[in-house]
Amino acid sequence: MQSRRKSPRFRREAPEKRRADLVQAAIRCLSAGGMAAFKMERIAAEAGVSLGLMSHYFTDKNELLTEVYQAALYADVNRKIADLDDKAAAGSPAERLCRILDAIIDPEYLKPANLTVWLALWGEIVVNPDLRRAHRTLYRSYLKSLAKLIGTVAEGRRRKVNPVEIARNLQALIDGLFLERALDRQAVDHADFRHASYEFLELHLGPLASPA
Amino acid sequence: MQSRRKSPRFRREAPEKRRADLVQAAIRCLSAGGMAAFKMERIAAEAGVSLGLMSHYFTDKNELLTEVYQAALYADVNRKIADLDDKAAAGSPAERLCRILDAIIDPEYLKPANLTVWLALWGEIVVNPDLRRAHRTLYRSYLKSLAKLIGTVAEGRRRKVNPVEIARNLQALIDGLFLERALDRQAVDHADFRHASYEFLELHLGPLASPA
DNA sequence: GTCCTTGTTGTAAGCTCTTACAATAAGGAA
DNA sequence: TTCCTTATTGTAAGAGCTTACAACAAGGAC
Repeated sequence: MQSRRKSPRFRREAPEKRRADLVQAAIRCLSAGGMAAFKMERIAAEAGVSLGLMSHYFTDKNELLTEVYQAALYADVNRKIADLDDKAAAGSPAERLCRILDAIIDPEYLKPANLTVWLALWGEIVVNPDLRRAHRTLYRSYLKSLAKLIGTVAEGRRRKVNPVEIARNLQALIDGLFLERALDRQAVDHADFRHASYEFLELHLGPLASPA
Repeated sequence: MQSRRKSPRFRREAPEKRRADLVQAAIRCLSAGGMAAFKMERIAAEAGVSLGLMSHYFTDKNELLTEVYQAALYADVNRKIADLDDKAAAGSPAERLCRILDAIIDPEYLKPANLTVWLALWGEIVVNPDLRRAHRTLYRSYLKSLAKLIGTVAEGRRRKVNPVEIARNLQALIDGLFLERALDRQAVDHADFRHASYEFLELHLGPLASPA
C-alpha cells in the first residue's frame, strides 16, 4: 500500500540536531521576551514540536537553560579565545588586538536582541550557582587571554601597564555601552562603540590602526 | 472589658507607609532571588502581611514592579540630579564633579545585592514598554545633568570635549564594572571602581582631586 | 461606650507552567 | 515486506501563582 505514506505527521530528526534546534528556539524566545518568554510550551512551539518532546531531551528547565548559556557564551567566547590564542595568526600583536576588538564590537553581536538574551542569562547567573560557576570559569579564561595579548602589545612598545586591569575595564566599557544600547536604542550606535573602545585602548597602548 | 484588647491580631498602618513597606519588601525579594523571587506571596511574607493585602494596594504585579522601579531608580537618580543641579553647592565645578562621582561609586550602592535588583529591572525594561518609557525619560535627564557639569569643568579648563559622550561612556564603564562585580565578586573591588572612573575622567578633563 | 470607616485577613477560583507517562508512528535493518 | 527501535505526540496530574472577594477587626470620631 504505497498510498498510505502520503505525508508523515512528523519528521524524525537525529537527536543531536533536534537538541540543537531546541536550544536555538529557546534562544529566540529569550531574545523575544526575556525570561518571561522562557516557557517550555512556547519554546516547543517555536521549534515546531510538541511540548512532550521537551522533557524527552531535557530533564528539566534548568538543564535547558544551561545548554542555552553554553550555546550563547561558550560558542562565542571560545571562538574569541581561539582567535586570541592563535599564535600563527598573521600580523603584529597590535594588528591582532585590533581584529579581536573588531570582533568584540561586531554589530551583528551587539544587536539589542542579543542583549535581551544576555540580560536574561546574567539575571540567572546571579541567582543560579551552577550557571555562576560555569560563567566564572569561562569568562576568566577569556579575560586572561585578552590581557595576555594586551600585555604583548604593551611590551613591544616599552609601555608599563596593567594588562589585566585594561582588559577588564575595556570589556566593562563595552558591556556598559551594550547595556545602554539595549535599554535605549538611540543612545549608542556602532560608531560609538568603536570610538569609545579604541580611545580607551589607545590611552594605554598608544596609537592603534583604526580602520574605517 | 479592658482585658479583651490583650494584643491586636494585626496593626493598621497609614496607606502610604504600608505601600512603601511593601515596595521595600519587594526590593528585598528581588535582591535575594531576582525576578524568580518576585512572587506576591513571598513579598507579602517578607513584609509580614497577608497575601490578600497585596491586591488591596496593587491592582496587579506590573503595577508593583513599576513602583519598585521608581523607588529604586527614581529615588536614587533624582537625588543625584538634585546634587548635580545644586548650583549653590560649595566648591568648584571640578570639586562638585568629584563629589558626584564618589556618590555614583558609593560602595553601599554598588553592592552585589543591589545589582541583583538592577539586573532584574533591566531585564524587565527591555521587555516591558511601560517600564522602558519611564527609564528612558529618567535616565536621559540624568545623563544630561551629568554632561552639563562635565561641560562646565571642561570649559573652565579650556578643553574641547564632548561632554555628552564622556558622561555616557563614564556611566557605561561604571555599569560594566558593576555587572562584572555582580557576576564575580572577586573580579572588582571598590578601589577598582575609583581608579577606573577617575582615570577615565582625567583623560578628558585633566587632573581631578582624587581623595583617599 | 458606640458607631463607622477601611485596613486587613483568609480563602478559593482560575489560570499557567512543569513534569511524567503511555500510546503512536517514522524510518532503518534484515 | 516485516520487525524493531526510539523519536515524537497527546494528555493529564499536580504544583504554584495571580487575582478576586466576602468577612473581620483596629482604631479614630463622637
